[in-house]
Amino acid sequence: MTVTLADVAARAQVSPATVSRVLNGKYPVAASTRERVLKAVDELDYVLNGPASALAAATSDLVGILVHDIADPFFGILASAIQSEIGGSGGRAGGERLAVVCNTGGSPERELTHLTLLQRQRAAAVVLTGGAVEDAPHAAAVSTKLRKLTDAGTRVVLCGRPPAPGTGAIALDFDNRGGARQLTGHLIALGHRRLGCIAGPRERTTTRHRLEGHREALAAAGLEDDPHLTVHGHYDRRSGYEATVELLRRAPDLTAIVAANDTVALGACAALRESGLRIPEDVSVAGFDDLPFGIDAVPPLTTVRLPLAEAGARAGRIATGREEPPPGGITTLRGELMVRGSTAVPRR
Amino acid sequence: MTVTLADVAARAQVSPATVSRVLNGKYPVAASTRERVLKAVDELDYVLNGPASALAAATSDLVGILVHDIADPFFGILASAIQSEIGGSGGRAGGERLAVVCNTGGSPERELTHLTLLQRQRAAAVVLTGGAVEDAPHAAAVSTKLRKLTDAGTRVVLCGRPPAPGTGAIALDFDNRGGARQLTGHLIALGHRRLGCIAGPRERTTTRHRLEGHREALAAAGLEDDPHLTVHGHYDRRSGYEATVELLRRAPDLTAIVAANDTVALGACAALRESGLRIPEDVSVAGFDDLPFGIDAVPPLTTVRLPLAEAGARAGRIATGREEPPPGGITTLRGELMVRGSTAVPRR
DNA sequence: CTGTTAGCGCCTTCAT
DNA sequence: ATGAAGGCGCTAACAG
Repeated sequence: MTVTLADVAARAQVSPATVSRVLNGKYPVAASTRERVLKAVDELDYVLNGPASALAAATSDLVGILVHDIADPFFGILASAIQSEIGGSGGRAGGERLAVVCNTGGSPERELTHLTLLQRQRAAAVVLTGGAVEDAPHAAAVSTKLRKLTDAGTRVVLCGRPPAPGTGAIALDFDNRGGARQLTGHLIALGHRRLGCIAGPRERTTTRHRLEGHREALAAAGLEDDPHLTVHGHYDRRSGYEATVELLRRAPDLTAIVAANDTVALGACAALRESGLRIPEDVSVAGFDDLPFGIDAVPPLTTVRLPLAEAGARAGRIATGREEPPPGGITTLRGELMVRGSTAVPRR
Repeated sequence: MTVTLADVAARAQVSPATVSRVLNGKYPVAASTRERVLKAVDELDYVLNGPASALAAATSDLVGILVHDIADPFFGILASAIQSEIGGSGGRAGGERLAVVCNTGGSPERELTHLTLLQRQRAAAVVLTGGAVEDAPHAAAVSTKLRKLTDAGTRVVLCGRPPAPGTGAIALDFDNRGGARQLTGHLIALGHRRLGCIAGPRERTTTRHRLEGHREALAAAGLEDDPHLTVHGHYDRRSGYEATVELLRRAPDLTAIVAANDTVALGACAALRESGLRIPEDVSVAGFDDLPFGIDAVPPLTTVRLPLAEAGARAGRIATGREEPPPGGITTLRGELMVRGSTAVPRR
């Protein structure tokens, strides 16, 4: 009942192999034959059987994208950019590749599970986004899995995540440390001396790097790094709100807050406003990432712009073999300080 | 070199069939045998070949999700919710299903292309999100394709999109008309008489329904529907900005603006602010959807909350056969008016 | 440029 | 509860 390649071949009066060749391009076929085949395909309303091709060719047109949560614009923008570059020509069967998006919630277990699932699908490539967990056993497990994937011919790209040495994975990392240093440096230059810091979850690379940058800037200015001024939380609005309440309790004299990211910064703004504090007159606030909504905050959010779309696009191209990996398989993308209305000279 | 089912079978001293049965659950296998097989799987580090299973079983573990753009939180939230419900048990091989997210940009051509690609993958289900285009030929083409998919056993769910009669697709639609009516009604109740309306792209169902609701509210209040007060645009911030500039030019006396969605509303707010107008004192602004950032606008955005997460979760469950479709295969999810600071009584 | 021939790795009746 | 055997639909050498 279901139309197969053989049916098309019969109707076009050619061999199945020829039909296959026509459908997959990439092979010399006489124009007249091709037309006949295409006509038969059309008339029969034939649709190639993906699993069968994948089995025979030992590779699929699937590209896995691991994200913490696709509902988060940070990952949405990355995923969108990756996708925009994996379609089009270059592969088999019209070269259309499909993106398999996996929400991992940042959990290494789920990351591993999804990598296995993608391995099972014989994915052509896998892009891992977002910071990694800094737990040795987990990191090792992920590395082992990545190694297996690359060994099996799957291209693995780390996008916005530190390199995984020995895995054969290409890494496009963000310069979180440098960005954070610039940002805190900016606040210090404005005259701030008591800076609250809302950091992300402890065990993540992103958190550590941003925190290190922050501390480097403090150190460079000869400022003490008061541990009471740093609070850890998640990368969400609520964390920003709660951490700010806590920071204000601990240090009512702070004049600025650097948040783990833009979302957290919005939560911080909300808490400040509720405490009757004005932004930036009483307290300056800065975010990180430069997500689209930051510009519509009032005042607009000072932040560090990460080249998300660029990174995603590049990851997509590398994953599909349309762009050469960077030399050494590792490259770092810088952020750009975006000074806007939410930061200003401190009060008094 | 690559380990296969047969290798596992040999090592566990059972037949390939038994290994298959163990791996796919859903079949009586002696506990001792199962354990032996699982042990062999582990020792051999065996990973099932997805394409091969899919070919043999004539169905895959892939679920397609069509979105306009995954970078848009509206779709990100839907996709995230869908995904959260398609994993877990219920299917073959651990029941893990993977989400294939396709950006269509709302273009019917790309929608069709991606549906074909998913058909090629023998996707277990497809969820289409976002409003549909109201172009007869395109609508017919999409319907035909959906029919083919359902005929082939693929579950098709429309999420936030009107029913497609005769296709066998389940529809979970949002009550855009009712939501818009409430929203405009709210503004009229506040005393507004000159309401600007920034509508979405002309040829979309979502746009039409929201516009109809708006007009119904106007009519119910005996207000004239001045065509100059409606401007069409896209569902993005820039459209909101530009449309507002245009509306202010056409009708400097307007006291309220209802936007196509929250993103558009933010663009409108920006334009108003740049024109020196205060929100809501001079002009009230309302959005639609209730995306997370709306609450952080200053003042927070009055809007209509759509049950995105609920709709997505339900779509995911229906797509994976874990929930019964609604009677008649069609249901409408209501929105809820969220009155916040961006709307107030008109000036004077 | 096109046809022929073997599988790719698994599932699934049908027996036992 | 388990084994045996055939085939799912396509691609990839080889020939020619």
